[in-house]
Order: sequence, then structure tokens, then C-alpha cells
Amino acid sequence: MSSAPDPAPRCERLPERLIAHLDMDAFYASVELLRHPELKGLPVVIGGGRRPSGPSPDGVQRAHARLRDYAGRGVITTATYPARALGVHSGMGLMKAAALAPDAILLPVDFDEYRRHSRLFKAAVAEIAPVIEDRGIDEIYIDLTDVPGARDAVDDDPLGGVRLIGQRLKQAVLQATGLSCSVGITPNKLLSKLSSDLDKPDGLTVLMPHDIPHRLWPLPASRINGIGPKASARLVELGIHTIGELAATPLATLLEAFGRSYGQWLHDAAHGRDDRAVVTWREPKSISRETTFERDLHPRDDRATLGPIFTRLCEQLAADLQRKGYVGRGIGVKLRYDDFRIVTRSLTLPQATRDAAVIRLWAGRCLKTVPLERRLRLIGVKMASLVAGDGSPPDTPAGASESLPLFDDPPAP
DNA sequence: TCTGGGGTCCTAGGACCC
DNA sequence: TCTGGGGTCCTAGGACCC
Repeated sequence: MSSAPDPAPRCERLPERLIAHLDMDAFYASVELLRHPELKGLPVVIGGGRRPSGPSPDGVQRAHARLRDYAGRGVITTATYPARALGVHSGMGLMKAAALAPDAILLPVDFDEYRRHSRLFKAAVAEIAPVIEDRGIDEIYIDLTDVPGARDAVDDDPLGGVRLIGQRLKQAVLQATGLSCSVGITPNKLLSKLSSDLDKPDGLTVLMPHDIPHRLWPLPASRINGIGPKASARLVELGIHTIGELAATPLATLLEAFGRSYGQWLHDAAHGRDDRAVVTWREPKSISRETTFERDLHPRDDRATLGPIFTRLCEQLAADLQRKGYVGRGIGVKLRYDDFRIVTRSLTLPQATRDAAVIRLWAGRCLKTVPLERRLRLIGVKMASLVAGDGSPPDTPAGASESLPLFDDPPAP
């Protein structure tokens, strides 16, 4: 801390790392607006999809389905900004959203089209800055530390170079896709994720450590990536609402309330500390398939319906493993009861597989240990402990595996 | 007629081994 | 008739994220 008055507080040295977070604006909805430009400016939500809406009850065939005509179990995946202004948001049940915005346009999800635009915007960014961490279909982290020009001052602004790169990224995404995005650039991923959200949509926010008190401390603590509903509620119980209040809370208090690991993380996060690297590739840990039924099903009364659904999930899981080039040993099932409780069961196979019939057999054995009195809302199958390959033992002559027993019997209950 | 589907990471107890 | 300590694997559940 210098005791002399600081005439130029912005002129601190640039941080070691410059990390960007780029978030597409209302991604699915914006892709749909490319195809349906006549909907621009209207409240539009994307979601549902399981039950395509038929003609409206009055028999008038409108150009697009309205939210009020929807009946089913879907949730909103994305809403345009005009729709958000009516109080609907992603994750909200469509029936509830229909009560708030009955005239909003409802479009079904088209993942293939979103994935196509996702590839386009990521490729455009990679032309400028190749060190990219995928965070799903519509957002990425980008390490700008070694991008030429990032550390150049422009017109005496030490952050001018980084701002220019931010603008180039946004321009490249717009040119490649016709879509806008919001970018945050800071010394780390945690701060960049917060920053990209500060000026949405179509924003560019560059934020350095000395900005933390006035830009971030007023925000609710729940805006930090990793503080969800449960942790927020617990913080509120402690009288902590904002990031600033969290930063002012003694470490010891957080350790006692949240445990060693999470307590320390909360403390670091509130102070903007995060040294996680931008990771350009991760081996997947698990692959799963699940489905929610159109109506709740009883394990015994609806056996005839349930069985084929379960078998199909296993086949889809096997196909996913095949397509992605993995086998796995950790088979698991997941059930959601009509009261929303979730139970899981899992088993470790003696030998990794991606065979649909084998998956079906062992997933069925998992199911046998689950209480099956209540009606079910959802069923799912998962493969974990993945290994890249096709399941044949490495360094074994072709055909040698045929003499191995495929599987032992499962242990007696 | 509330509340999708696909993931990651963490915790915690028990088995089992040395 | 008292009772180690560390390590790994397995299983179930839960918080959280996009």
C-alpha cells in the first residue's frame, strides 16, 4: 500500500493473465430469430418439444404456436429479452410461463441448428485466440494472455489492446453467425464470468482487480458461479447478501458454516481470487441418457410401457458410447419419483463395455434394488469410469478376448 | 398441469488391503 | 476385552452448472 496519493489509479501493471469469458446472448432464441426474423422484438420462448402443439382450439391456424396453447411437462430453455421482460426465464415450467405470458411465441428446440452455430462462433474465435475452454453450447473461456497486442496500450490506455481484442472477438462472432455475444475480460475465469454478465446483451466489460469493490461488491453473492440456491440461502441466514458482505466475512466464520473446502473457496471467490487454468480438452467422465414420461408411470402397473423405454435408453447410451469412442465399467440408473425424490443405484462391471444388451442387463440389476412402490416421473441410465477405446483389451492378439468370460455373475444380494 | 436433459465435483461411510 | 493408520475402491446422495 502506498501512502502517497495516487494520481493515476488506472495505471497499475497489467495482470499476469488475461482471460475472457464469452457468452452468446439468448443463444437458442437468437438462432431461431435468424430463421424467423418476423419475430424480432416479440416475446419468444424456446422449449417443450415433447408434445408439438396442434392447431389452437378455435381452429385458427396461426403462423406460430402460442405459449397458452401448450400442454405438457416442458420447461423454457431460452427466452428472448422481450419475453424475459414479462417475467419468464429459462428453467421455468412452460405451464407457469403460459400464465405469465400467454401470447408469447413458443418454438421447439432444434439442437442440431444450435450446435451448428456453436461450431461457427467457436471457430471464429479460434482464428483470433486459439486457447479456448468449452463450457457448453453457448459459452467459452479464452486465454488472451499470449494473444499478440493484448498487452499494448492504446492512447495511453493500458487496457486499450485488450479492449480492441474484445471488440475483434465480438465482430468475428457476429460476422460468422449473425449473432451478438457478451464478453468479460479480467485476470481470471471467475471474474470474467461475472463480468460478461454485467452489460448483457452485446456487452464488453474489461475489469481489473481495483474495480472489484465498486463493480462487484454490490452484486448478490448468488451471482458468483458456484453459489447456488442452497448456499445462497445459508448465506442469507448468516446475514450475507452481497459479494461485498461475503468478502467482509471472516474466513473463520465461513469455514465453520461451510466446511474447510467450500468455506475457503467462498472466501477466495468473494475477493476475486481464482487460479484455475483455461483447459482446452477434458476426457469425459460419464455419459448418460434419461427421459421424463408424459405421465407418471407405475413400475408394476405400467411395466409394459416402462420396459421398452428403459431398453431404448440403454440402446441410445450404447450408441453414444460407440459414436464417442468409449467403453465404461460404471453402470448406473436414476429414478425420479412423482414426489421429485431421486434415487440412484450403480454397479461396477468386471469389464468395460458399450454393448447395449450388457448395459440393459446390468442396469436392470441396478433397478432391482430400488423401492418401486411410488409412481415414476423419470428414468435414466448412465455409464461412468469411461475408458477410450472399443473394449478390446490392449496388447492382446485379435480373437484372444473371445476365450474370456464376458461377465461374471453379479454378487448375490 | 409446477419443475428437461446432460454433465462435473464433493462428501461420507464401509470394505478391504498392507 | 483392546483396538494403528494409511490408502484405494465402491456406492449413494447432493449441490451446482449450462
